[in-house]
Amino acid sequence: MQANDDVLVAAPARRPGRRRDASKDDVILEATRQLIAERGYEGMTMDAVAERAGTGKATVYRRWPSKVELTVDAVICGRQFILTIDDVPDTGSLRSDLMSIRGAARGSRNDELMHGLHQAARVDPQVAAVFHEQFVIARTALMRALLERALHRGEIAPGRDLDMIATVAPAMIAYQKVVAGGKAGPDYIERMIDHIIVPLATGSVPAAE
Amino acid sequence: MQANDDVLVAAPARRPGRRRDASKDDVILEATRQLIAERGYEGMTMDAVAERAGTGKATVYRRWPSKVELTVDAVICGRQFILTIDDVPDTGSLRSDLMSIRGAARGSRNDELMHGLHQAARVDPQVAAVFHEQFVIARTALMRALLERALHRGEIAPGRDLDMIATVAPAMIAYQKVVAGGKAGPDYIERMIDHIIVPLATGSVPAAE
Amino acid sequence: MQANDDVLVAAPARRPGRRRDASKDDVILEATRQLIAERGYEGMTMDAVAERAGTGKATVYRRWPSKVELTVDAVICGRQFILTIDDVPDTGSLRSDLMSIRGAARGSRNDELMHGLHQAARVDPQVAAVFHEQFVIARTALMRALLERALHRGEIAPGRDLDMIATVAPAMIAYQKVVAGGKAGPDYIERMIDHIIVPLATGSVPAAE
Amino acid sequence: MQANDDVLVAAPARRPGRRRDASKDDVILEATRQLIAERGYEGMTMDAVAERAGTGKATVYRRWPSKVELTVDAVICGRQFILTIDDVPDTGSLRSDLMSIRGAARGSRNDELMHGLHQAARVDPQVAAVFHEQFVIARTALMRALLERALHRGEIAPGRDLDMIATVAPAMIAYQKVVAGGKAGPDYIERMIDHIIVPLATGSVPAAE
DNA sequence: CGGTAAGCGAGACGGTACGTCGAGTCTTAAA
DNA sequence: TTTAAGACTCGACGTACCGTCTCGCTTACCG
Repeated sequence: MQANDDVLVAAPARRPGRRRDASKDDVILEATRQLIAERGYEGMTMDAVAERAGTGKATVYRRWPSKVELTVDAVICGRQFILTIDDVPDTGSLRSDLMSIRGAARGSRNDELMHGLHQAARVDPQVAAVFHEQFVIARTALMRALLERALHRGEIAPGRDLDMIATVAPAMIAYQKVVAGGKAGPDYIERMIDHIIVPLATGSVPAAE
Repeated sequence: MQANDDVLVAAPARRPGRRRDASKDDVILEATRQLIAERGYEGMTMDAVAERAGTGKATVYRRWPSKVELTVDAVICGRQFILTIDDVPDTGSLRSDLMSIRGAARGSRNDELMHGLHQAARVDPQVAAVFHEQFVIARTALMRALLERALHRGEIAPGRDLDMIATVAPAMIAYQKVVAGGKAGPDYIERMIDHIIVPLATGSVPAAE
Repeated sequence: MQANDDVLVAAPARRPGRRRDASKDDVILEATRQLIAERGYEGMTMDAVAERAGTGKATVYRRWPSKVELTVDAVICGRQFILTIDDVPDTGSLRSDLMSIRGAARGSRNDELMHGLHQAARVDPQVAAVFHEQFVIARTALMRALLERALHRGEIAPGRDLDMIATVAPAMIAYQKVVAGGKAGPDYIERMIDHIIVPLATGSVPAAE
Repeated sequence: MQANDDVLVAAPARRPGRRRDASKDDVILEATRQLIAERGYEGMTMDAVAERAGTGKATVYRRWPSKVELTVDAVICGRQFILTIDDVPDTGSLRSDLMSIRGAARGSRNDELMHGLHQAARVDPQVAAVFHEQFVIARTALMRALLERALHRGEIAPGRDLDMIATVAPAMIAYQKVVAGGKAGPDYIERMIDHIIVPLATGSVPAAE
């Protein structure tokens, strides 16, 4: 899916000819993101992408074979970060760990981008695989790791199905953003942490407010 | 959104000319559902709908003003049922109540239809409202009602945020179907009931298997 | 080659559906001729044709399958007339017959159109056939008929190869217009008549000037 | 028009660096001719020329500034010869002089090349000048010279317009090749000589066959 | 005899036209 | 007036080609 995937291990004799201007990739991807955010996936046209990027259409199509593939890379490469367990310092409790990453992966136009990618995933199964890898697996894996850290701290009640619990938060956030109206704000996430995730993991019940 | 909304109360003097063939509605809606299931929302073209339905395009557009609206009705009218609390007999426990509706709203092509509708919802806010009403509110409301019934039975532990819990199951199911790969089978749902929903509501932990 | 070729003898039960707006044909063809005259064949783009004709590109392509075919019809239908022997009154002598048609088939932009058609003929053999029919056969046939009329008058010297002579004038005019610089003016044609065609046919020699 | 025209008078101190590989010129020109013959002018692409010549496109463009200029040189340099009066031995009669050059400037693919050049001439006036010089002036001049030689022999009847007659043969041959279907074979040329050119010049009529 | 400027094959670049196709509207003759 | 059929406008998609530019290499002259 990556554009510059000619890594070709043990092929030091690089092909002749002018090399692709790697900086164009970023310019095109950024133009794509802007246009998706401004006009949505349908409204983002390849001509507009090329024009805003200051390139010809052929340059776009030389790097990405179709609109959906471009969208995929635009969204994936545009993610601020994919958090892993190493990015989240151990704050000493599951709740504060979760609160510390509460704001991750949000942004002004992220939801529209997310939908563009999701739409593309439906069209192309290869794209769907990337989508699944980046957004489903990665996020569930982070949750799972945080839960295991809490387990080692002794926070987790016995008998819990950690795999299942790890999917609850990604599911609820995606549901709010993708299925419901796109309002997974900090308050919602805090409420989810306090009333769903932490109780599920630890067996405790939040104090009445 | 309903097609035949020109009933014009107190207009007994019916208009001249040929009357609409009401049976066309169903034919067109079924053609729409088939095509969405076969080719996805993008691949479902209005020409193809008209051709498969054996009608002209004008007949389609006379009844639905756009592709998205047609998609909405195709999916909504195609649903087997929208369950309400009255449709679910009180089985005496939250778990068995939930298990009794485990198979609802599934079907061979339902996921693709769901996605078609979801896509349409992004394009048209009016459609989004219908979508939200039919798929978000309705399902959450059913969960909420089941939880309240369990509360009256005394199953619910104190201090629970029932509104939040009511959204967990719809969120996880939709996530599996729409975001992940579309595999919300009976086993998954049972596992979700036993390890997530019931523990959240009752504070209990499932017996080790 | 003609656009409206649905003459379909003995098919009185015409198909349903909107009929093609026959007036569009003329509008499109005229736009094509204008653009060829203004910008040449290469400069005449299908987008520009559609825009000037006030139609969509699909309407153009529904009627003509490609740029070359459109060019053919534009030029053929744009010809002022194809003269036949019946159009040329018998003036009593070959020379005055020829002089009476001296100005035929000329016009401000006719040469550029001619070239457009000629170019198209090279690309498509079917087009070449039409071209040959309209511009080679028709013109030679007229010359041949005029020569035979003169033969009946007794103007033609014995032993002449009338078929060969009939091609001389079309060849020389086309040569001047297509191969040389496009200057087959009235003076040139008169000179050709007096020093080439009439001498060839009658065996006479023009009076010294 | 010539490729190596950078002779830069009074610049004997030639530039440093590698010199152009003169052999490339011929390879490129031959590739051009082949492709024009195979696919026509439109179908002959610069990429294909470079590929078949085994060179890069830059090497082509370093030598010829555009497709039309390349075409010109390809056709001009590809001609077997441009005959002048010095190339045609005096055979003692106009007819035998003409018959001796009957086969000149023909060849398997010459017609397509001719059309390529002609097409290019329409696009670029500078090319048109070269075309006119090489194919119109040169050929008419040869005819004119042959006629004058016949005049000195006493073959030419008085009062003839030799300039006009000199254009008849080039016009008829070009017409056959470019406008009509490309069939100016030896038989046709002999017939033209016997029934058109010689009668026009000498006033005689061919013997009936 | 080594530096250097230019030529070389390969191919990416911006731009632009082509021909296809889909959405939604409009028109026809018949029912 | 509705129907089936299908032509209509608009505009995006993806391909191809032209003429330019850039890469890393190779050649041949010139100091």
